[in-house]
This record gives sequence, C-alpha cells and structure tokens, in this order.
Amino acid sequence: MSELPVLDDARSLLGRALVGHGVTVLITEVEAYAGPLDPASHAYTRTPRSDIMYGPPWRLYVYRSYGLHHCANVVTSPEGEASAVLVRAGRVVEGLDLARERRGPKVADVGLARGPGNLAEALGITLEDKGTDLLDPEPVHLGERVEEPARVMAGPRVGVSKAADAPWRFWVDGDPTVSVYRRSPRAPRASSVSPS
DNA sequence: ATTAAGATTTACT
DNA sequence: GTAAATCTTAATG
Repeated sequence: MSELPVLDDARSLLGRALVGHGVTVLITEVEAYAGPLDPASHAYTRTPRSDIMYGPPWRLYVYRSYGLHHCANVVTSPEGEASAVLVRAGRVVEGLDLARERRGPKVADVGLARGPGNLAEALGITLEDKGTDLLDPEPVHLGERVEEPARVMAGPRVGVSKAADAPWRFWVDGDPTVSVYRRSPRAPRASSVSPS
C-alpha cells in the first residue's frame, strides 16, 4: 500500500523503447531512485547537478560516473519530488551498426548496452543531452512499451554505498543483456548476515 | 582554492 | 579476487 510510485514507474519502463542519436534499445534493466527520501539518490540533497530531477517529469538526467562514463536517467515524478529511474541495460533493436561502431569491435551484440555506462555510450548520450525532454523525438526519445516482460525480477541496486539493501533494481528475468550484480565495496555488510 | 568521493568498467594477479 | 583509470560535482578551508 505504501509502495513508492517510482518503483512502479521503474517497472513500467521495462520493455519500453529508448532512442538515442540513431540507436534504439528496449529497456531490460532499471533502478529506482526516490529523491530526497533516498540516501543513495543524487537528489537526496538538492544541488545544481540534481536540480533537473526536481523539475517536471520525462526529462533526461545525465551524470558522469568516475570521470569515464555517462549514465542516463528518466525523471518520473511531478515537480518537487525528484524521483528518477536509472536505465541500466537494454537490447539494441535498431541502429546496430552505429552501436557497434560506438562500442568497439570486441563487444558482443548482447553486451552493447549492458551496464549504464555502456548503454549511454551505445546511445551516444553525453552531458549535452542532460535536461532534454524525452517526449520530444530529438535528441533522446522515450518510446512506447514494445514488449511486455514475461517476468520481472527485483533486487538490491548495483554499486550504491547507501541504502544498499533496498530491492529497487528491476530487470527482465533471463534476459542476457542484463548486467551482473555487484555490491559497493563501501557499503556495510548485507543485513541478511547478522553482524557479530 | 583545494580536496575527496563516486548510481562504473576493464584489465590483471 | 583486486586495482587502476579519470573528471565532475560537492563539500571544506
């Protein structure tokens, strides 16, 4: 009953199309971030960087990760709530050649958009796309649900050092494009094991 | 002005 | 399994 709307929003994104700079993926893995309620969210504190998430929904939030990668998020909440969904993986269904070109020759097709940094690279998403309206066709567009996932799995989010046990990551069960789970080395030990 | 940390990925022991 | 690469943002002096 008291489930956060962003969790439903995240699940609803699975199977939807995301089009970036000539490449289309069907989203297979996402993570929900619950704004000021969520210590793991960049919007936990409002800063110039996270300001876009406090604005209207269906805008693109992009951040640079470890100086090397870009990560793409969909703002899902009304103004002021700052909920967003990180798009972590997808299956390339259009613009395969372009995606292969961007990701390099050694990457298998199934891995072209596996992991948030890799997905952003395949779609050509950079900081320049931050704040764009995803309902517009250019430069990045969020399309309809193309495939209804047969089964959706849930688990803890990858790499977060805070709220590391909240099962707010969702993925299409059995899909080979989904990235592997890795717990943050900075996160406290899992709560399932009793500390001694 | 300076510094520390990070929603990652890849390579290597 | 661990470590390194790399730079933007935010926190601190």
